[in-house]
Amino acid sequence: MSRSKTTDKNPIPSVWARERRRADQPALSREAIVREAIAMLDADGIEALSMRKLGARLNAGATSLYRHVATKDELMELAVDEVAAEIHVPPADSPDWRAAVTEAAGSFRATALRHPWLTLVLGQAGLAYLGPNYMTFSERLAALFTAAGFPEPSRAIDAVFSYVIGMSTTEAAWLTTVARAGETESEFVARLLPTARQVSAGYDHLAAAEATTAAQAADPARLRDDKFAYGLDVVLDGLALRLPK
Amino acid sequence: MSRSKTTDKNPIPSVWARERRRADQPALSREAIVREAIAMLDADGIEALSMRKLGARLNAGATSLYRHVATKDELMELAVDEVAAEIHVPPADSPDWRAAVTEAAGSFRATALRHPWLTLVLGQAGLAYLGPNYMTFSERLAALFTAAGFPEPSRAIDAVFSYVIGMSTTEAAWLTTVARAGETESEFVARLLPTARQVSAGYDHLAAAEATTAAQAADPARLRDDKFAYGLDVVLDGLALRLPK
DNA sequence: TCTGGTCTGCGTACAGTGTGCGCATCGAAG
DNA sequence: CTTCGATGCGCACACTGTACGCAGACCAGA
Repeated sequence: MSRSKTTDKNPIPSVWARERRRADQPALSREAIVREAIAMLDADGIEALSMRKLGARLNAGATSLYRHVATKDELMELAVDEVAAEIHVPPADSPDWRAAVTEAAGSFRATALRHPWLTLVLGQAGLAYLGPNYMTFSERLAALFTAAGFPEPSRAIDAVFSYVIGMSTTEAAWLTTVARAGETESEFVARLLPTARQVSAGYDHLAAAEATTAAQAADPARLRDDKFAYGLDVVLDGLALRLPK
Repeated sequence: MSRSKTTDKNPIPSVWARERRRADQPALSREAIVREAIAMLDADGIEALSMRKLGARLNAGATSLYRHVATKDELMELAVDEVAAEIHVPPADSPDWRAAVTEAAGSFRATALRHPWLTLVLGQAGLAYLGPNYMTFSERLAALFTAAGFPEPSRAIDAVFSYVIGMSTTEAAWLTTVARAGETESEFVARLLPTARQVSAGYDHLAAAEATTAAQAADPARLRDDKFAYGLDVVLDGLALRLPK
């Protein structure tokens, strides 16, 4: 009974009191919905996206979205495939396969960090997406590794990108935590450091490892870049051993 | 008004009609709550766990749980740390560091596949957990890699376990999808195969890769084991190059 | 010009969710 | 016996995804 929070609902419907349909707004479309959803996900994180809020941002009711998108999960799949287009994979005839793979891996990581919800959705739904952009991403990778001469390109791809996904997931989670605290990464690290030191006090090796890390904590982003590059080089070295000479 | 779905709510409260408190049930406790939560997560997946259902399984109301656990997120952290105890890391004085690391990696993967929600929560909250079991897991890893002679053990650990986490995340997501379909892995693969073939028809390299995979699709679990082992060997080979001789 | 039919948006409603609050009950301590 | 802190619980609130059916917009054909 007290639930009518909306504007005054005319008791007698009248044509004259009826508002004209907005003609200026370009109308709802799947593309616009996905685009706006990505914007909200980037800005406020994955749990801030609700169909009602998304509808409000498009001057629409929540349930109107369902004319263009079957379900929220489907919307997330569309969003994932949309950002998959941002990942750049060099062409198969690149002269230096290591440089090319490094480029592709870095591009994946950059995309995952620009859209920190990406890895979450991937972890939830797996890579059974089959969206067009994800398909061409995979196809290009396969072309690249085949041209590089790997006898089992899919195994090599899985090795490299499992590493890339694992590292990106961890980094994305970290960045999300930092962002939620509303601080820069350095500030957050500085504030976290005493606690971390205290907690790791009882553990010899952790304390040692943490001391060396803390020394370089002035530029955490740089540290992450280096860490990623180091691990990637490790994987690529291991793969190089499997290239037929 | 029509909301009283519960048992008959006596209009006149009477001492005689009041039920005695159950003395046989061992009462709520943080340990019991976490244990039951893990059981529900394992059985029905992450989105099937709600505080109300969890309470019901413990013969308790939903809000009773909040006497022992501050929030649902905190409960998930406790669950994660609980299963972290299942990961086995060989002692630092193991004679063969590769075998020891392979054992630790395999144990992590097995745990992640036994509890497919683990990687999801890790991806959401990052490794800033600092729970006791997770700490000793990290400590033992650090000890192992230090004893193996790595000059920068934490970088080596990050390289290996980014790979392990990435692969486990993907596998866990896949297994969750399979489980939700209510089929065995082989059945699911068989049913998926025509679609996959059709979708990858327009992509040369994907089609090629898929053909070789499909040939071995009789035993998908074995295939996953091999894939994991292959990538792990790649990473360990790369790391071995960095060991001082 | 009128008539249908299809497409799109929306208001309402339902069955859930996490959790804050205050009361009822308990075992133990004084 | 009284008092007190710990524990469980019913209720309520704000919120979620989405099924359903109605209303207006547009367009094809008569």
